[in-house]
Amino acid sequence: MTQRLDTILHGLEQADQHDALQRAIEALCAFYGVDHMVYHWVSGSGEQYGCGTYDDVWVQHYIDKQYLRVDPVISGCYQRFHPVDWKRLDWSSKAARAFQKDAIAHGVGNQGFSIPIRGPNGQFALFSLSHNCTDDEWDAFTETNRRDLILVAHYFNKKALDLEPGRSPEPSQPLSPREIDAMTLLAVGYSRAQVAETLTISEHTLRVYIESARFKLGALNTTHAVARALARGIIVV
Amino acid sequence: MTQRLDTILHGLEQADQHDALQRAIEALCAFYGVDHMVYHWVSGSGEQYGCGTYDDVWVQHYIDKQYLRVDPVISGCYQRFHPVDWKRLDWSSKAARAFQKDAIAHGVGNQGFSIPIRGPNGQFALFSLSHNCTDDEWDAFTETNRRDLILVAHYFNKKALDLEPGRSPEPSQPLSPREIDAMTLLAVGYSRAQVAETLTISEHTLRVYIESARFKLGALNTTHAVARALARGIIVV
DNA sequence: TGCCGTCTCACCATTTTTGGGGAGTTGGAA
DNA sequence: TTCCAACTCCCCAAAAATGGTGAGACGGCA
Repeated sequence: MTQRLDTILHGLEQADQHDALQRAIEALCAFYGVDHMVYHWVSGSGEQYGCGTYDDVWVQHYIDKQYLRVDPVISGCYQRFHPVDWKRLDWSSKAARAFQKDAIAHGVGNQGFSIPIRGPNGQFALFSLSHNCTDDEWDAFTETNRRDLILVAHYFNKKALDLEPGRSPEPSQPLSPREIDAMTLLAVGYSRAQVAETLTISEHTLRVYIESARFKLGALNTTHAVARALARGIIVV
Repeated sequence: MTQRLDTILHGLEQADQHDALQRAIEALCAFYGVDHMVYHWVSGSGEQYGCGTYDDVWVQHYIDKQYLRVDPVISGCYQRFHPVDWKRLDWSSKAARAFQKDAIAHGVGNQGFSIPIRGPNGQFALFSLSHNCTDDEWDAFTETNRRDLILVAHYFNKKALDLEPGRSPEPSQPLSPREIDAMTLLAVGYSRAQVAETLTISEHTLRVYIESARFKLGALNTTHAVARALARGIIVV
């Protein structure tokens, strides 16, 4: 079994096109005997890239309805490091339940398991499995295969990064220490006046930092700059 | 061999204290027969947390000298997703070579291998191995064990996050769809006027959304609200 | 030595955002 | 039915942010 996984991972490493990723995920799906498997890269400005076994209709529906904004799998994984069973996510909001119903109606299984993956420059992706079965069966399956799946997710993301270099945000010029200070304090809610006072510099000086940070980040305004700095992991709140 | 790894990972999952992590890393080091292994969490504000088999003198020296800013392993891994051999990093700067010399003088091996790890909220950590041997020996070793080591790194980081819950964001009231739209558009750089136009609502209405989102997120101003929404995964940019 | 990036400070006018009010509709939940 | 949350709209004045332009000092690097 582990031997087989090695073979699959090795094959994945050889993949040189999007098509190869798609074939690999279909092979994996069959190998593990689950209904669906999907790799979903959530990239900047709500653009998405991925491959998997979901019905095209569902994928398009997901995009059209902007379910990205509602999907508890996305927000739940975004806040987690370790893989998570969909049962353990927060489905309490009305929008989430409506989404869930819609998903099941489109062939997504009642069970699910997702692995968050993060790369440089704030890259974020998910590797998800979905299936129709009982809770006990699903728990047993995920317990057994979790480690292998983490590796699979890692290699899928590696390949996706290799094959789609344009999708990751251009690595921006690094910010200077003062610029990072400024961005960080703005991100925790300080006004410009407070930031200037905290850094014991004049507000005029502070403005220079903010502007230069904005320029380096290619941001249109302060809020945008802070959002980009956060998304790229340049600052941490 | 794989059986042994499972046992070690399982033991790691049971760890409930920093000490247990330290013992686990020592056991792993002995298991793989490498000179050093270290888990190193690099937090945003320059604080550091970790465990490993490096000499305490070297660790303190590293901190005192602020080698964090010079270390090519740090900057190299920060820009990569996949594990990397230290030989493949950029050691060309003068500071980097001085650092390397100092490191070897303090018992760090001539070979090294590091795995970048990223968690929520821009968390970043490294899992590194260091050894004294020839290039060929090291290449063979890393080739053989890379996948296992990725998993080990993952589980170390999971434990570190569990044991140091310093930055798990408190859950807040969910935002309404319109509030999410507003926050998202602000995060991608739109001005209030543009957001209002995009959502085809009056700017006054938009303000109500922003204010209520700010209230729900406990934010002091719009930038803060967007930063929190991003950090909590409520919006994705 | 000269260049470059960082850090520091200043003034102007304009645009944008914010904080304080109030008010009507809809659709789902109790 | 009643209530509440979400959605929509409006006014006014104060506070904050922005855009443009300019300049001196320091340290590292070639």
